[in-house]
Amino acid sequence: MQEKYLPADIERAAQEHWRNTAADRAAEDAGKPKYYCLSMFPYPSGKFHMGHVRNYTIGDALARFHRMLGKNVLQPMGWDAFGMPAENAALAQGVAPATWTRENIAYMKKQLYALGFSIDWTRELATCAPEYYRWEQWLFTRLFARNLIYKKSGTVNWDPVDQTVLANEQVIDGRGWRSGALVEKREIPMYYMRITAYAEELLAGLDALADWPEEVRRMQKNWIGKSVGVRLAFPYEIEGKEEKLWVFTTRADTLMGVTFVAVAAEHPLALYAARNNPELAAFLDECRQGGVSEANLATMEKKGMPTGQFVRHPLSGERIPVWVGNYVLMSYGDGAVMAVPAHDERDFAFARKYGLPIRQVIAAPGETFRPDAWQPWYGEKERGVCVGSGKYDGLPHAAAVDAIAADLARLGLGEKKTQFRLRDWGVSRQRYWGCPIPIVHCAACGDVPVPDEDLPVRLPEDVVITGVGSPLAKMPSFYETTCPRCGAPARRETDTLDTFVESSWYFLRYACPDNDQAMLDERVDYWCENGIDQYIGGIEHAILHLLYARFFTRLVRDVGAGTKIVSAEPFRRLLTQGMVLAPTFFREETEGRKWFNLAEVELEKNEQGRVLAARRKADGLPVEIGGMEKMSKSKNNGVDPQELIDRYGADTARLFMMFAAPPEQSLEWSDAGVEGTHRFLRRLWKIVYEHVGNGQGPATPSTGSENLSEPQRALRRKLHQTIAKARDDYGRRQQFNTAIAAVMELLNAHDRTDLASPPGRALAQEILEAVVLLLFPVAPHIGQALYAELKPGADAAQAAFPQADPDALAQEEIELMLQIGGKLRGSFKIAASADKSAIEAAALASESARKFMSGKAAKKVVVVPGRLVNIVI
RNA sequence: GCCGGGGUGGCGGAAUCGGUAGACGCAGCGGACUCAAAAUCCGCCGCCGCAAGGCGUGAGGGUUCGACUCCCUCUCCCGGCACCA
Repeated sequence: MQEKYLPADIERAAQEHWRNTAADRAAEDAGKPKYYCLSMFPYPSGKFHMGHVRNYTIGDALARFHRMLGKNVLQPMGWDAFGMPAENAALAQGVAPATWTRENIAYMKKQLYALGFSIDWTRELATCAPEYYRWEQWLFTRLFARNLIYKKSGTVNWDPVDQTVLANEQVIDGRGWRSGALVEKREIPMYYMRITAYAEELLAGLDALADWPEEVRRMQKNWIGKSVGVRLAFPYEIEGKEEKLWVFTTRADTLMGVTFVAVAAEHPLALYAARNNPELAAFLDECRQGGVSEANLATMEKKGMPTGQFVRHPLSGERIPVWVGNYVLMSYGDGAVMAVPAHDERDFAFARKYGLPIRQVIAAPGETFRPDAWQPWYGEKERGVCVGSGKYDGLPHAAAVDAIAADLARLGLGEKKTQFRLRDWGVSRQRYWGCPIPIVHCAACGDVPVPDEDLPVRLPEDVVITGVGSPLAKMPSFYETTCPRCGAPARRETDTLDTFVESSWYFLRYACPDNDQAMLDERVDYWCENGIDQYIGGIEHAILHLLYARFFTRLVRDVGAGTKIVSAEPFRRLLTQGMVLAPTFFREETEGRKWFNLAEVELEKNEQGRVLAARRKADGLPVEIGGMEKMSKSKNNGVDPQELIDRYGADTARLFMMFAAPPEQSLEWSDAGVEGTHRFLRRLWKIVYEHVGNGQGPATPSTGSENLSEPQRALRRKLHQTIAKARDDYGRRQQFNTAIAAVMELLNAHDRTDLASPPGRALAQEILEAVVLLLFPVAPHIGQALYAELKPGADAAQAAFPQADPDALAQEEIELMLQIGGKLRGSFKIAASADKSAIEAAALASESARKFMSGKAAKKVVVVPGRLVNIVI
């Protein structure tokens, strides 16, 4: 056996062995329980970052652990290959997006090999391949035919200089990121997926997801946002014609307190009013400025202007002024809201600002309404009853809503309605590097879906990216076509699909990536029965991606795509991993902050090890210490995983990631922590070397505790406790850091125990074999090498996970803590079999009890078996 | 602004169902080995205190024999907010 731990050599050898034995290949096998272990596929941005390494290490540890439990494991990998960065790279470097993407995939694939992940590469897929997106287009046409996809107008960010639609991310302080022009809102036609038709089912399904984090279910529930309210109309006359202004409210009980209504700048009523009102027209223009994101709308200053138009209150007939509000968006609901300043905090602030009336219509017992200062009870549904509302006075919230809704219904001016916050999913993107929407626009036939035999609609790769306008809309060779229905000249749709569409079903396609006859087949039924067993990815996907994926399995179920899809819920168990953070360092310079990487900086510490200051190595001058932040290019605080692997090996990188923090929590990068992890692996290597070395070779492992000394028995008990804990930590708890800590403790105990005798050597053999296998899911390369040294000819990749021996766990005497009046005052030993009264007697008789009770009588004795005794005096 | 999560030694974290707060690791300090250094090994290591003991899980309050854990109020940090992926 090699004396030194040489990670580069053993990792190369282990990876070669796994490749030669096809250890990672997954085939359908009805005889074994399947375990489909899925990590969110990466966007091929160029290189992996630490977040990826963490994600895939968690996935690999789970995949390998469950394989050791005897399951038929599938761990696939692919590439979320469409998206904006490829177009940005094309702009910056002049590379074609397709070339750039393919080169990135080739490089990143090598990195995944180097980390030793047990991935079945025969199932690899990339979403930019026509073989993949063909089926997405196929599904699109089916959904279009069923009216689950439809066309309507949507609001986007428009850069008036670059003549381009901008992503929210590309709007910085209200300006286009490249042109610097003030961004405008613009209404354009888009295709929408009718996710709201599934809102009720998506909401109800959350209850069954017992193995999802509670917070993810809560976030999705709130996102779907079911509320029961009233949709009601304010009638008005326009050019002699009777019209209705519709709004939705969950507070119909406050209807008599409405003092104005606010409409979006694009609302027909606003546009009508602005025709002869230049001041209002200017305000409408102003409202069109700025981005469309909700965070933007919710935090910007609320502004408004009266339109000079009035509507009638649906019940009182009172004249109600119509205002335009910059915070009302045309594409949400009816593009109008009713305002009750007395009982809505935002309406209150708006009314105070513009001197609009505030009319109290709810009163709460013991409270006085003051129109000059908002108090939380004004907005509470539960506490009050109607006042100043005529016949509704005295009614509490629910009864008032019912009574008012009934009266509105009689007048034909409203009805109770269930409403969702969830909106239909706009999937059209005016970009090049995405899946073409399979629609042809014909002057005679309208929007015609591309027939199956003409699919895929291929994305041309010989494209020029200028950053101005949509590239496909400038390529006649792409958009000039004929109508599939009537044969007349027609224009192909030039928008592409949102890349979230590709990532909403890739996990199904892994089961049958080679099928060129159907989107899915019966292999999906095998791998996805009862859902994918484990899904792992960042918490940032808690809402959008995970909701869209849940939506898509239902679409596939309802459309039929070659599979039964036994489960509408795609992911049975979900692990949301935290981010990888690293320290930041910067200097304030005239052109803004300049950021320095951890590697460029030297830290100055005091005697306790606390960091006092930092200076840049290059010039020795001080730099400011920023906070721990998500690793990113902009803060220059990334650590390249490749350097880590080159320096310490993949096992150290993997073990550190898993040991430094539990998977859901954010992980703070530490060079010293990596060093410590590497030290542990070197120590493990040395212990095994010393055990099998000395010319003795491996021993036969012990199988019981009979011949062992008392310390050795205790050590063997610890071994089996550790095995039980590791199983529970990897399986039920998914807390790898504590499993690794327990193994470290076991090795510490091993070092402190005399194992020189033959039974001791047998125990050492038993411990080392177990330790190597317990760590194997996390550090498989060193495990592969050491297991073969401990058991010549054995293959760790084929081994079963160790099982705890109940006999070894048995204990005759245990120690209980003693509290007097809730304070820890000592401990005492007692037979493990002792009952409550025996424990109580022993506690009262103990020396600590005598000392601290100082003659006082026990008022009460609390006995917690196996834990402690508390004597209350 | 709204929704969700978090705050424990010098640092990362542990305490799994309300029952020994600080496991394990890092950093630091002391020592052994060495001509020396690296590596390795041994010991110490929450704060105050000579000690007995007291204090201590973001802040304040509450429930309980007992609270990092449950409840209320506040505060700071992080994720998401529908065109980043």
